[in-house]
Amino acid sequence: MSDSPPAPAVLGIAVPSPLRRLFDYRPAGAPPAGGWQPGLRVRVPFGRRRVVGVVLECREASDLPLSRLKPIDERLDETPLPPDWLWLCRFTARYYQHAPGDTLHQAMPVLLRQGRALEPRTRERWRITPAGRDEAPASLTRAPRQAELLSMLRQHPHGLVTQAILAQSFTRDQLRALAAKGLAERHEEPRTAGDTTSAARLAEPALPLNREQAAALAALHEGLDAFHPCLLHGVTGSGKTEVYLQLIEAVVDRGRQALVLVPEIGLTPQTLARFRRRFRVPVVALHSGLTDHERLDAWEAAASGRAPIVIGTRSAIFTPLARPGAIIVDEEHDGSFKQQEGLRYHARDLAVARAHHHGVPLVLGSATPSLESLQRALSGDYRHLRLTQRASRHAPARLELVDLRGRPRRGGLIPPVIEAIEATLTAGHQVLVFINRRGFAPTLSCHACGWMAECDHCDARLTLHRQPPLLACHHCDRRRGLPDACPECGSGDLRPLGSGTERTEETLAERFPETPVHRIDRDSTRRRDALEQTLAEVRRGEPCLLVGTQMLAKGHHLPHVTLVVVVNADAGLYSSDFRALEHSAQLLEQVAGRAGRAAHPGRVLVQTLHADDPNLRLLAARGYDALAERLLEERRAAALPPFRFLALLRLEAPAEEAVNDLGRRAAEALRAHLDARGLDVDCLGPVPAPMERRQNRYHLQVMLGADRRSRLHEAGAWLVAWLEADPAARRVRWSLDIDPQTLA
DNA sequence: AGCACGCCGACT
DNA sequence: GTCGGCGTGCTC
Repeated sequence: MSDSPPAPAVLGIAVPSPLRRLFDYRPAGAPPAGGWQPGLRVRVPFGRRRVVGVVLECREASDLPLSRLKPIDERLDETPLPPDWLWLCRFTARYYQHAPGDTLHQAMPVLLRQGRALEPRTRERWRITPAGRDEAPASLTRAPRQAELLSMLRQHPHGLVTQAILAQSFTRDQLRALAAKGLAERHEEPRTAGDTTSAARLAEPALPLNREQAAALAALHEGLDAFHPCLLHGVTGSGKTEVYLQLIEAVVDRGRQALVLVPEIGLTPQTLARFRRRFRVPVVALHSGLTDHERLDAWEAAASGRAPIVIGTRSAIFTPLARPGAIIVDEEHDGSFKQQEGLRYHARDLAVARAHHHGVPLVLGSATPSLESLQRALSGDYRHLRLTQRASRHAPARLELVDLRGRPRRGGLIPPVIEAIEATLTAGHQVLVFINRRGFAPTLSCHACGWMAECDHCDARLTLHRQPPLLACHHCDRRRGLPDACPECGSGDLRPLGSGTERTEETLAERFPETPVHRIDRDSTRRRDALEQTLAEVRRGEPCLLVGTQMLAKGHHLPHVTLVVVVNADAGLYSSDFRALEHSAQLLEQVAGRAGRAAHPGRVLVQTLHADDPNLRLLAARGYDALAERLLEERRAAALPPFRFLALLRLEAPAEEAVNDLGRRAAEALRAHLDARGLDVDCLGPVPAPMERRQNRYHLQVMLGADRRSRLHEAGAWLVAWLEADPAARRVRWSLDIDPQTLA
């Protein structure tokens, strides 16, 4: 027994609370063998309740007199939570100016938050003992079930998992009885046995690489032992995934772990199946369907190093790794990597920080990289690895702009487009119609007086739905029945205005009665596997029409689609959000990537009211990369990201005056502080948020901008401290969004 | 955020 | 007479 180090006088503990500080406690009870250290969980009294906190500091003194400190109730861990995880949480809390306790809490599996022990999870098995094997004891004549259980165990000399035994309607009591008689025994085996030493790790051979893929892989191999950020910039169908798979193979071969982040809708059964087919080692997938126990298992397997490959969505960035070897972010431009409430972190940016901290390669993959990542690749901060060849050898489909002006529309489509659809169906192919609005029509309008259906709780139009018939607000959960007459003028002449997925579906079904029409949007795919079922049907290849929203734009392979129609490309063209055009262009390029993946080249018809728009024309003529370079020049000229750093203070409350007053005072106070300190930070606002009233709450924002991240950080920290100290701020919900992705 | 305390209205 | 509305104050 070695002496443990003397206990510190004070433990600085992060407790689950939005308060941006630690709370000091006195250690109590036996210290762990390794002494008190950051990362140990404790149960502490906090206010009138008991919470699970994490030790972050071990000190000899506190700002409070020691007599005022409460002792901890209980120490929950013998060894600290993983150091890499702790580092990431502390980095995240600092970078996003978020409360440390809340950050740690969110980054932990639910069971750990509740105080559950973190131990290697095992699987309980029962097997027969030599005594049980040799004789059929007379003592069991009065216990027929035990005798049956014994004979079952006899047939399985290596033992059976408890679950399997219980499934045969035996009970734990019967097992315990056999054990007490020395006829059976219990043993444990690890649940996920990752064999990371075997050389034969591939279950399926790697695919041959083309020259570009091989060059990209070679470049990645050069930097396996250092932080080595790369943008894998490859057109749809150029085989990025194969490059990931072969990089992972190299990482696993070296006994290290790979962490793969994918967008929310990217973790499909097919993607997962592809990873699992390729490798013989376990692939741990973190998806929304896991139980709390499974999540803890996965966490433990990753933290212990037994899981060589971990794949998951945004929150998977917080998975601890014992032997990190590489981090991969697929579709790095995807918006779902940014959490849009509470702790507003960006998993891609945390992936960069984490890879840097570990000194491991980082791969950001995309056909349409974010301007942030593209700029870093162009400037040489990231290695720019390009894949330009499609496996199908077809040139990617070109966008053809279709001028909507002065043309009659049916279900949002003009006659020449409908003719193109007809021709494609006649040729035996499939058509995808992409429309960014759910419902039947964006609103209901009175033809007599011009009234439009609006939400009582938001500054938004109500969307007209047909199945079931109602008016719904897409910003809150409000629904209303259809009015018989105009509430303003009493006219009965109410008409749908514009088209959504339902109306386009209806129009196409009328026009092409022989052809199946599948609608794919949030309403039609509410049932769990409805999307997969429809897509399986579509993949059979019979001519059909697909009408859908964004859901259809990403990831799914639709090899028989040779015509893609974009009903309206104008949403992002003249938006107040400076990123809207970038996101629109990414979406259009992704949609275009759906066309002509099989034997036939594809067409993409893009309907627009702004066929002369220079940005749209550039995208159509020369593709995303060309437009992205122009947008980067515009961003540079306008001093916007990635050439400037932004933070957005969002304020929101039911009382308009409270929001306005706090916003004004906060901005004034900040400006005074910036002036006094001579800080080179801009403060704009307060201005109403794009949709001022949402769910009957008023939204206001103040924008901070700086050329240097450290300055922005300093200003943000000061502002947060000011708000925390202001009594009126408690009646307003506020948050500071560092690197906001959208200004809405 | 929780969770208490505290002081004013319509109900068993 | 009490249940309960949410203002305000605190959490080592």
